[in-house]
Amino acid sequence: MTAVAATPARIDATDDELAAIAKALGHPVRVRILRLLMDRTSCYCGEIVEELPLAQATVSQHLKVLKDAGLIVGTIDGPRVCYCAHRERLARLGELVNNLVAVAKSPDAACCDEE
Amino acid sequence: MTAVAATPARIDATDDELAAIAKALGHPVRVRILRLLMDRTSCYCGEIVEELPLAQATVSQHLKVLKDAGLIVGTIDGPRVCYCAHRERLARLGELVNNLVAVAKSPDAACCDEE
DNA sequence: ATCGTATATCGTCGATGGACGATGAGGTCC
DNA sequence: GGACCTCATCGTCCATCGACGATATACGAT
Repeated sequence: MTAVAATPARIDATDDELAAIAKALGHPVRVRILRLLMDRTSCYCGEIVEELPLAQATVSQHLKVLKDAGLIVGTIDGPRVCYCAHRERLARLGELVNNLVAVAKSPDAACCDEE
Repeated sequence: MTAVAATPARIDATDDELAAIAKALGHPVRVRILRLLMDRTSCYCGEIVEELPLAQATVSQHLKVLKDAGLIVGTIDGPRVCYCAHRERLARLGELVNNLVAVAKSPDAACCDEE
């Protein structure tokens, strides 16, 4: 019943940021799309649709998720839309992960050891 | 370090692996839990529950997701269970992300430029 | 203006996720 | 044997996701 009284439990904004980016990456199709954009084999939405066994509406939805997470950028190019991976944003994810891995262990709290 | 050379739209197993780990990290509470375990401020399930404004069942569920993704390991210690972060597994995520960022651009497919 | 193309959005549906209380499966102690 | 304590699991509820077809929007071409 005791609420989170004592420590503020470190409401770290980076936790939410990391979770948000990770959530956007948490679907195989979106990883595939991102890799396609990284390879620069495809840019336009229609090209991406052709690469995937999914309907156009579904692909567009995944693109929206990636765009909302800042992982890709869409540029209107005449009748089509060209998508580009936002490499800095993706590198930011690696940065956040590495930061998390690099957390120092408290020497006194070793209640169990990793293998 | 050119990873991929003229391989279009490959069904990469690492895509699924990356997506699976990212999905497990795709919730703020789970990132928080992971950070707690990294800091070694808490190890036992009960301690983690006290740090979070969530019911014990909910925390246990999040722990299961992290465990299924291989990000943490649970060890039975008498009546309690001690959880530890699996640093190698988390580092694997950073590795997969860095690998994704490092994909070389195809010089002929520049349909739009990033800033 | 009309047509065709390219993309986004809407509405719907089934599946999954996240929260909880209640219960169950173990362990420790007397 | 009890009476605890710790944690996992079950069942339920509501919200969100992921997929789709249908439709709307925007644009270039005729």
